[in-house]
Amino acid sequence: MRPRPLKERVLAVVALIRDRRIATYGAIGRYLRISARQVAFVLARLTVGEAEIIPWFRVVAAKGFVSTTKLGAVGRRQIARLRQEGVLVTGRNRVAEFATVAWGPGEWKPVTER
DNA sequence: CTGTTGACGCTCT
DNA sequence: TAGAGCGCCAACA
Repeated sequence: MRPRPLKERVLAVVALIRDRRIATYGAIGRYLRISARQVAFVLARLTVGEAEIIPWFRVVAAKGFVSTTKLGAVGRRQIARLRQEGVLVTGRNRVAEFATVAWGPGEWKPVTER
């Protein structure tokens, strides 16, 4: 067992999300056996350096809504990054075709098999 | 030690 | 469609 910091484990999983795909806070939380709030809390405290190497923008709320939009600049940055890699975001801040681009169960195939 | 605070999610009105 | 209420639990003052 490796009692690594919660932050470290969350970032490791977020880093697994492939290009043009997204994941929800809840899905990541269930994978790590923590609540969705904890995932959100970690991402909310990312440093500038971490934000550059971690695809935090591929993490959205349940149903595919971009929940950072209420934060103004951060929300616009997330939508911009998503669109840059071809993920369509509608005017209601929702990821189009959410069901098909969402990272689903069984797709977590990290290199760290064990 | 206690209380507050959330990039959330689900259920019930 | 919108809102309220609650669970969640690490981090922080």
